[in-house]
Amino acid sequence: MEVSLTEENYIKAIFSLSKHNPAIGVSTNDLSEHLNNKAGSVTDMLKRLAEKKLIHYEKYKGVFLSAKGEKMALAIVRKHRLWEVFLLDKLQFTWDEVHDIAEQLEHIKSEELIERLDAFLGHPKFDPHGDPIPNAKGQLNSSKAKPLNQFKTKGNYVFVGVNEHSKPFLQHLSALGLKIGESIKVEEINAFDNSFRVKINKKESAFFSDKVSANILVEVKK
Amino acid sequence: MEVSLTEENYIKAIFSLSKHNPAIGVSTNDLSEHLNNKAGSVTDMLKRLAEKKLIHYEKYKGVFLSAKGEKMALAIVRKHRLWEVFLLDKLQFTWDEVHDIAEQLEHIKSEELIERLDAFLGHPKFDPHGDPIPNAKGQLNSSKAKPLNQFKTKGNYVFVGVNEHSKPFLQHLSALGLKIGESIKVEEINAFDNSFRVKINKKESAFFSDKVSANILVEVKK
DNA sequence: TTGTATTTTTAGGCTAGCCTAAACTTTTTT
DNA sequence: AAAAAAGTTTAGGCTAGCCTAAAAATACAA
Repeated sequence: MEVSLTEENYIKAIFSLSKHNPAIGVSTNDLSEHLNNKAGSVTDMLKRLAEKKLIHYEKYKGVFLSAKGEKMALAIVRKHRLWEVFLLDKLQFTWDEVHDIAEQLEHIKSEELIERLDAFLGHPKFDPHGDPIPNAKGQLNSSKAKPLNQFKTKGNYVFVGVNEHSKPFLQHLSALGLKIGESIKVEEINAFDNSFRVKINKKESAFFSDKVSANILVEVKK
Repeated sequence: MEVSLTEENYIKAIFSLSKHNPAIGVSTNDLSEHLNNKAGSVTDMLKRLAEKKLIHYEKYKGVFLSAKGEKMALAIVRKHRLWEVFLLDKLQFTWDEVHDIAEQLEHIKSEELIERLDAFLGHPKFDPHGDPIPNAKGQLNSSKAKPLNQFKTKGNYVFVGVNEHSKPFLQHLSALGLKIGESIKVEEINAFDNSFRVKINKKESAFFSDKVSANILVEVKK
């Protein structure tokens, strides 16, 4: 089935708005505001998307993604986030410059491209915000692990994985003496630059910049 | 000025067709065939492009790119060829898989992106076909240098530069004892895999795979 | 040079995706 | 529960980019 760029943007908007409150459908007005066009235009499009079975739509009742629509949304999110990783990690863009470009790149159509890009980037599990990247089947990482920099409270964490596989980064970690399964105690979070002072395995004190903690996946230690 | 994806494709088509015979304008029929749509649709679009001053168009007389249109065409070609290099060098696509994807990527709008991509790829001067990549100002490499694999005849060449700057490649060259300015004598070209048997500086014999000769820029020795 | 074939343009129509304004539902207020 | 407000849909219109068919211009051949 051929889906236009515009349709993809609607699917993405419905996906992202439906997260605010998954119980109720996304309203026409919210979509109209989010997409910067008028409510009447939204209604037009919702009818077309419903015909394509991408959404469940009932007049005046708001709209939900169908299973098919959800799958499509996740594929778009996957592409968006992978391209973001590419732009930041490989092309040294800064966070604020990246969004508009990724919005364009996410619509490039090629399964093969995105799988190769994923491999090229080292199969990252989270984008540079710490948002999870859906896998090729559209599944979001279900573990409770998140990049360390997503946590805002001191306390004890367990190091369960990395989000970047480059040699320099892995070398940095081993220089710090950090191995999978070890515990990290966050002793201080610097609000200004989001850097972390930590104690690894109750021994050495170390210092993680935001860039480092963005790539260290941890779970809260129970 | 905002140019649509469709308009960009017309500009590109005019650019490429006008090379067959730069003296006469590109005909409506040729464009219609090249773009897979009908002659009447082409006429429509030519009027619009003429209004935007991207082409010189006179009824029944064929069409030429204006300076502005030419600049735009070269920018698109630059993007297309840089993305091709990316897909082949970084994502290990094979030649035949690349075209459709590059056709999409060439329309991504961001100056900054393309300059960073160029730097990331090591400022290649030729794409993997050996077609020259216009620089950021839209100028094509004017020297007579071309990648070695573009030459189909035995004889003497001078090594004037490289088309790829990765460490492994440069190390390979220095292992071969090849330095800028030295001469390369092609003794045999293997038609099957386009590999070259050469003599460097009249001394050692060496063997260049297509991938190596694609990245060695030479001029014919006079 | 005059008739025929080819090429190009014009005219009228269609769809996707947007708009405005009016009509209709639903929700909120009194 | 009726009136007012807010939200949504419908109806009619617009543009970009395509189509077909007919008309006009150009090129070719006798």
